[in-house]
Amino acid sequence: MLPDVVRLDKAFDYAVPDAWQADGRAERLQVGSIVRIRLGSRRLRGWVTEIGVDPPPGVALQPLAGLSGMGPPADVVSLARWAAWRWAGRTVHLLRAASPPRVVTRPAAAGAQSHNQGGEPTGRAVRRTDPDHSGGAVAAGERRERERERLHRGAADSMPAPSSQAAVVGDDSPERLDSLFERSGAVTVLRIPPADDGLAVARAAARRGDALIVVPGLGEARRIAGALRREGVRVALGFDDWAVAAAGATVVGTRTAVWLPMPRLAAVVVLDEHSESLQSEQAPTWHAREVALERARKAGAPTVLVSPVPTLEALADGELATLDRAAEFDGWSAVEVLDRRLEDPVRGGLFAEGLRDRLVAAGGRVAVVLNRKGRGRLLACKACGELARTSDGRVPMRLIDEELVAADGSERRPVVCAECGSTVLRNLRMGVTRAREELAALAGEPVGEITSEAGALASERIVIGTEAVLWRLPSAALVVFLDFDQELLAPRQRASEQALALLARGARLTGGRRGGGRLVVQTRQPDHPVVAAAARADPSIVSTVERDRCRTLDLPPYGAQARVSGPGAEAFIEALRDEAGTEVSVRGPLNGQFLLRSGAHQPLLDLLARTPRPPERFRLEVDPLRV
DNA sequence: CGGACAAGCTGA
DNA sequence: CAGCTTGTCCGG
Repeated sequence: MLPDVVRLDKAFDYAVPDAWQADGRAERLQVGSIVRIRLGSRRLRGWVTEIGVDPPPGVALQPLAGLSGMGPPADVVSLARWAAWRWAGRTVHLLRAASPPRVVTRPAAAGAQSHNQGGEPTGRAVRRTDPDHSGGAVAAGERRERERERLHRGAADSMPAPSSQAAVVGDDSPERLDSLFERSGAVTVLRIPPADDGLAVARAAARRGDALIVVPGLGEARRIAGALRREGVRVALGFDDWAVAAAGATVVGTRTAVWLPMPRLAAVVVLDEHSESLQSEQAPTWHAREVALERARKAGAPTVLVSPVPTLEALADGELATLDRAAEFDGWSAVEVLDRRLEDPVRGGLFAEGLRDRLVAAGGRVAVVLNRKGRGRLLACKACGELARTSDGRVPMRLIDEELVAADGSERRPVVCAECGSTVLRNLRMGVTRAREELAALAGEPVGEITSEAGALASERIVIGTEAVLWRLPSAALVVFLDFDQELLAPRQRASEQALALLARGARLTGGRRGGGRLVVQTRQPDHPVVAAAARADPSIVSTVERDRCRTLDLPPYGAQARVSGPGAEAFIEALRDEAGTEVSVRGPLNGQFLLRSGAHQPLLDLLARTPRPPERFRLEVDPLRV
């Protein structure tokens, strides 16, 4: 058995007391069971990892001190072991993640579901603060219809041909979706438009049998669980229903749901597989998509990874399938690009020419996004408006000691605009609060503010905030990205992918073209692939570019990387260096952090596993999302 | 990890 | 040499 002590990380053998045979406890004792033991002078809990082992010679076995209850079943214990290797963490962390929050002595009998049954009926899920839904639904519908007609007449809004081929599923009719789950062990990446909530895919999975349905947020989990339950599906919703899952059910939940017991796993679905909330932010930084895939692989269950903007990881794992072109196009929003280079560069503030008209014409709620938190400041030429960035255009440059220096240190040059040669640059940064005042003046009406901190939902028609507005508002007719260059030039390996995900989120908020939804993107890079991909409703434009880049540079998912930080980082790297060989490269320290890179996961992970850990604490993140 | 125990240092 | 710190080892 493995004691629940992280730093111990060692298994011990115990004897099953004779009395347990008589009272039935021996029968309930299984791999994964949670037991109590004495270790030295301590009383600890732990998990059974093996039964029927030969004790090492010369060791007098202690008896188990107690049986606490059910724990993760054997297949999940082995999954936890795999994940400990895959993310270079301790098995204990993952077994904790897989254990019931309260003692469970037996699986829940059929029908005996816990408190949170039913979920939220869709009718009640609509927030009353949304003016579009607080009554006048007919008027809103008409407004949208008019808007839609206007958009369809617009020449810029005709449907372009797709940029690459994928298997086309066609519509999301039950028959078509069922076909995705027919081959055991098959992995499909299903690209659906942002406005599609994926419920139809979840249904198809549940028709197959007990399905594991992973979603990014609790809200989505409740909604999908509620919908399935109303259709008569036996559903376990998250860890509160651990005992229900153990008896056999379709499991719906956030990332932790991948650790629930599923005795008859028949299908796996990950909705919004691009979402960053599917990865644990604490080490071990396990990713629910990858854990779900491994679990499905071991169980031979078909898997469908669903997203409007599939990640390179997903595309490397499975076959891409799309809905037909019209359906996908319809589920994205109309995108309007306001090119900030065209403005009077001397006067130019936060708002492009013409934004005011869009705000007034929106005919419903407007969400204005201004991402500012923890971002480096961008500089633009005062004369021509060109951004200060490296010669390849990827990395923004900042002013350090009278010199332009790339954010990643890769390039430096004198303070001269690359476009027009001017030597006068302007700072583009402005905070949300001031932006709100200026926006209110521009629009001629009050503007609300939403931040990630809890607070009342703004009641104003126009609302501004960080990207939190995209998560807090229930819907919007128009979403404006005031400073999309902050996203496009973010100093991260996967900035493009994440920027497109943000546009997809905005499109979802508007309900897509078919609901008259619109996005306005203010940028100095109107031809950027991310902008083109959203405008043409064709995410392949970005994934093709990004795939080639990551392949060339050996970045995930085509290579592996790990970040080591904290007080013990140096000692750990020291211990690792001798064995690193040629397959794993070590970079750093940079700001106290080291970056380990390898062309594949195996050499890096095996190296991490066999390197002894120093006593000082350090943080080890395998495949961190933001590098 | 945390306890046990040994070895090393200090002060009277 | 008691009293305390520091290091190493071990648990089943």
